[in-house]
Amino acid sequence: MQSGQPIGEREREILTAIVETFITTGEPVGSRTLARGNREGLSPATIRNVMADLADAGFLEQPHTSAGRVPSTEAYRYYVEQLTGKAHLSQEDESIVHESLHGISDVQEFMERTSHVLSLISRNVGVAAAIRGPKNALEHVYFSRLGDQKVLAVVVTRSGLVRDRVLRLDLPQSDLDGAARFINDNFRGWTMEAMRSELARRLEQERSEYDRLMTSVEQLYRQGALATDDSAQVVFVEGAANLVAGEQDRQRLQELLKTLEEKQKIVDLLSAYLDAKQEAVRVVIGLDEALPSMRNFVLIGAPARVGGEVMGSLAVIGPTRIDYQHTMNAVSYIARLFDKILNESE
Amino acid sequence: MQSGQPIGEREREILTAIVETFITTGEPVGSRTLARGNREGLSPATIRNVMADLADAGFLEQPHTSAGRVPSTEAYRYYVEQLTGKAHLSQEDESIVHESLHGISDVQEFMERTSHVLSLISRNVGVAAAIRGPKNALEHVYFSRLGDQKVLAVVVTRSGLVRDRVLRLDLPQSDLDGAARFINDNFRGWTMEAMRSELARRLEQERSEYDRLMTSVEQLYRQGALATDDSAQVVFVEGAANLVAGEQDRQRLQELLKTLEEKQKIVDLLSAYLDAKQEAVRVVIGLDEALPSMRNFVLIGAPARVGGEVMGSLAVIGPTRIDYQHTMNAVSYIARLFDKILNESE
DNA sequence: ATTAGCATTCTGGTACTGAGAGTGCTAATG
DNA sequence: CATTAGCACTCTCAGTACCAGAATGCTAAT
Repeated sequence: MQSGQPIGEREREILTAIVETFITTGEPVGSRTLARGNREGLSPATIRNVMADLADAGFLEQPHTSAGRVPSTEAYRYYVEQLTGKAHLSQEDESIVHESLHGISDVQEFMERTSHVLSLISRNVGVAAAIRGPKNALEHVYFSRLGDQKVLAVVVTRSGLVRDRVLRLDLPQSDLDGAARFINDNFRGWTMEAMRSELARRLEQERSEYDRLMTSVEQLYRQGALATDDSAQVVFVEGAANLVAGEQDRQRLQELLKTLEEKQKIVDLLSAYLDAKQEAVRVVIGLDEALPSMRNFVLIGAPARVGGEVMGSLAVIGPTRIDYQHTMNAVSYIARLFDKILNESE
Repeated sequence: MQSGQPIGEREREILTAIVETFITTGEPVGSRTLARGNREGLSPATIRNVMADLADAGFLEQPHTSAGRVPSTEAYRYYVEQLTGKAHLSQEDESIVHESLHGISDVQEFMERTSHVLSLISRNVGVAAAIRGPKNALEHVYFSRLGDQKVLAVVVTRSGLVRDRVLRLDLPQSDLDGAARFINDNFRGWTMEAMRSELARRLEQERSEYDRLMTSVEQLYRQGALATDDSAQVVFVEGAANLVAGEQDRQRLQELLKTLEEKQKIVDLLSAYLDAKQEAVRVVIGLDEALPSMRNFVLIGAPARVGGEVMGSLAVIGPTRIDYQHTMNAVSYIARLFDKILNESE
């Protein structure tokens, strides 16, 4: 067999067994060990043959000549694909989740707790991000003069996300109030994106007939009061400490932790792999394409929705040797819970 | 000499030399190495005698019989105490700091960047926290109806810190506006603490003559719209990855990282050791009294002031084997900068 | 008060060994 | 013809022994 369809029934079963035992033991798995836990009672020799085939097809790798086999990236992909996986979360995990998340009403807090819960029950890195992008719907804005030349700008989106900025700007409170009223009256419910471009258009068009109001609005606009820089995404990453046990190479461990501290990279990762269209949990194997330091790491994530609208993403990041089924269950469970909790009171 | 005053001039010099070479090399330092870099040309034997004395006095420890000596906690304390230390930050470091912090106008952003900068130039863990406690002066509050039963409450303090909460509450916007106006008119400039107790008093007293206004105020109050739970302190911790290189024991490394993720503990640490009264940089050696996982770690921190008022704390957390002078310079430099930057535009 | 000298102690790296696990191949088997 | 037993071979890993190197503490000399 030469890297074509490898999928005989027997091959499938053996590959699955290899992946699973490797996940639990962490050691290269040999034909012997495999033969023991095999219900059809195949001999090690037979298994060796199959393993040789699987290796040819690119599913297995050998650390060195006389060691057992280790699943390749492809093997994990295949394994995850054929995971039927309607299993439920354990009673214990469920209660952990509920304990941590009960009584939460806003997105930000949910995300914060969720990253923690995910890291707890997956024993890996939990990630939760709230989108604060141009697609969010504006609920309202609010400006307040702070000190001599400073203005506080608060933008609230329909989803309950709050973004506040301090701008250097010298306008009296009355002008600020006027500007806020203008924006709220005209643009409540618009997406940030649409609001910005329409505002820009009007400012351009009505330039000739500028009045005091429009001048304040323009100043606020120029100072970025309404910007939607998603560099300021709200993202929580927790459980980095869990990686210490799993990664032997200190050099790599350090790079890994450093990467996890760079929130922007994590946001990019999420937005690269979790798109709005996907329905359920997605497993991305081989993160090194995006982040070199993440070789041998996977992302198990799902979009966080309320109603149909995507409000953010939940994910677990861990080594390829992760408990896929369990983690997928956890992520999907919390994603559903997100919808439920934030829906019930809207 | 038996653990009394150890401070002969020679002892002092040798102890300092030991601490310094241990800090740079990380290895137990022996009499020979010390004799080499010694300007008075003392012989190893002499030094050995002195070292024996210092060991008796509790300043040095011996990993095992025939190894060099390692400074004890006491030794570090002594070393730091006699650090004259008016040295300046290197040109390079200064420019890193300015590049990262220029153009910042609010406390929160300053803290966020500062923790990063501190971790960069100290190559350890940078910590920055903004106090959001009962002593903060209220600038104003602001309530806004969100969804069906939800209210967004925004509290802005004079220092520009913003705290937003989503409450479950069903009041029309007009009532919310009334309540906000009432609070702003009556309590602007009060400390949160004073405001809360006065408000509680009035609510109690005027219970009989409750009107619509006071009812809304009371509801908001009860729902915690004005709470000052400092559990919600703003604290940024960065550079945990830097610890990987320094800590050999994986078990300990993991505990360490876990501790750093528990923001509450970090806040406690800061508030336990950095008090408002202190003027300059403080070095705390022996964090294990507060946090067992922090054995052999030190805190080098300073309060962050604007004018006279304390707005938060800056600190570096690192192993006892840290470059004290350099780190102290960095912390103190940034603390002064904090005052300067946030003062200039108020 | 210092220092030279010396026996002694302990660590850390290198080299070697044997046990154990696994492989691939060939030949036997049902 | 698919499966398996047998076997020679390979590679790792843990244990042991060993030696060089670095420090020490003490005694005696300066």
